[in-house]
Amino acid sequence: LIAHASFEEALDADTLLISGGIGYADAAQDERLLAVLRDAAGRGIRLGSICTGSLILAAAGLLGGRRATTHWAYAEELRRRAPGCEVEEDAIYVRSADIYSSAGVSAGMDLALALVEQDWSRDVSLAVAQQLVLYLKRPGGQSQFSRMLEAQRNDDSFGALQRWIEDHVAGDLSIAAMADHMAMSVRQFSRAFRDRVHDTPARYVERIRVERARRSISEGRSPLKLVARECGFHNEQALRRAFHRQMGIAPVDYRQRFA
DNA sequence: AGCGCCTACCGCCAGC
DNA sequence: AGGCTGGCGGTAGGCG
Repeated sequence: LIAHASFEEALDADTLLISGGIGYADAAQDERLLAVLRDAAGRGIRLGSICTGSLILAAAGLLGGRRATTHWAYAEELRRRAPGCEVEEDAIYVRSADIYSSAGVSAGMDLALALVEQDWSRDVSLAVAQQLVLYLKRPGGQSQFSRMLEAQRNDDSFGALQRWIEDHVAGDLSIAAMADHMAMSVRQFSRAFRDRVHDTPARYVERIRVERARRSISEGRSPLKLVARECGFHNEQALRRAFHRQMGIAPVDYRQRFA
């Protein structure tokens, strides 16, 4: 909105997503913008915020009496600036009537996909997520978001296994354990897994675990040792090595960028 | 940084 | 014959 300054056009939209990030504080003082947001809300336009975008909605006085979330590091600030707003800092995204808000940056993608699912269908949402996976995989092959991993799940018995893996990240996910769970021989399991999931069992499990850790690291403040345990790494060192292998950056540095 | 150990992966092959 | 299955063992690479 600020970049294009075509506020009138914005009022024709069905949905307005308010991004946060650098400059959010200035935006929160832009009376013209805030007036547009109030106008939009009055017209029943669906509003959503990403990260610190919630503070802009708060400045427009739209969060009173509602539930909302934001990046965890700004939860306190949101509480101060949005009296009467119930801030749910652990949520990925929150819907309160026609106003949505989401946590840190990647949570915005979850919110967007949820809106697509609501407007269209789960199938369309998953198809979009699948496209994003293909797109985001290319530059460095690093970006992985949980909703997108979900989109990669199969619809056969291996889809159920993938779900099981996600529900048991902290448990024993050795090849032997997974083969056993699928009632298959180790050899046959490895072969079938590769064919259906297009990845080797161990590499896939590590991807899931690192993704879980990534989310926890960027949107929470648990010590790494705890994150490691919750995500199925034997110790902090194992988490660090796997994380660096996949993300090309150390967990602490990653957290720093989001702090 | 390095080293021995262990797991995962996969080609190979025999059996069904 | 040809496909599926599963055990074996060499190799690579991660882990402690």
